[in-house]
Amino acid sequence: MPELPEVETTCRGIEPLISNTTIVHVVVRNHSLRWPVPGDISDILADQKILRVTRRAKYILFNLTKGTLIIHLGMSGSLRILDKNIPPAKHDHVDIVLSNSQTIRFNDARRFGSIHWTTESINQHRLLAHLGIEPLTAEFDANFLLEAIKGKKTNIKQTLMNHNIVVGIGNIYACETLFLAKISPTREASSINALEATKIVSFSKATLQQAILNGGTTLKDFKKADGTPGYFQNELMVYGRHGEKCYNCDSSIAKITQNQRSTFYCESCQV
DNA sequence: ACATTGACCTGGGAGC
DNA sequence: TGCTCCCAGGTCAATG
Repeated sequence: MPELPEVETTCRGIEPLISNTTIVHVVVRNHSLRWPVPGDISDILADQKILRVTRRAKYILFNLTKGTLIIHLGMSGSLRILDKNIPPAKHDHVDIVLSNSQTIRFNDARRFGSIHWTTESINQHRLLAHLGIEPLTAEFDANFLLEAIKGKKTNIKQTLMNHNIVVGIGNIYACETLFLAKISPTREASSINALEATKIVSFSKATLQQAILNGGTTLKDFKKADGTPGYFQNELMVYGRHGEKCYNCDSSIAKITQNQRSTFYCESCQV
């Protein structure tokens, strides 16, 4: 479910509520996530203080006294801060119980999310080491993109979603970015010229930032830390709008399949 | 080195 | 109402 804006929304929502609290213990009701939850996670985390909550790609990083707790929300995951006495509901797999009598509750229907512990630098963690650059930094510019797509014969949409290049852009925001840039998702990546690269970069930043301001996109499962949904779904230009009229011309939005994912776009506006 | 495909898992909606 | 089939904000591993 969550792309960069939803993960960022989660981080911003929980950090003020839990920073400088101490973990008392961890309750794991289901170890079987995308990767097994470490069996000794409660022993490891007990008595550690939460210093900061940050984000790298779609990973949430809890900066603790002795290392980093890494959480990925997968497709359907969410984190909420609740009173520890509220009984767990279906798919509430993990509780990180805090000294202030609250709990960080991890819910994930599809269990594609994961929880990791590391004492090494996060750039060295095997799941994070290969990640590309952050889209909302100055490093992500037209020159970088042009260099990255050189010789790439895959389509531009999949390239935007390739997290070895640039992280955080998933299916929704790749579609939205290409609509705003008026570029067809089916274009071969290497065919993108300098002007088009500039548009892709600036519109991807704009749409991600706008989504963060709106608390992310809630299609189904996504909840902010306080349990309320995001609102960016009301501002989507093409995602999920197949058959409806393009906001920019008279044709209707098409839905095609690329690399086993749905793509939504306007065949006449996007060339 | 690159590109494509399968796998993981549950729930909701469409269609019969 | 109930069944089956298809689809879904991700991404790693195996295959070509």
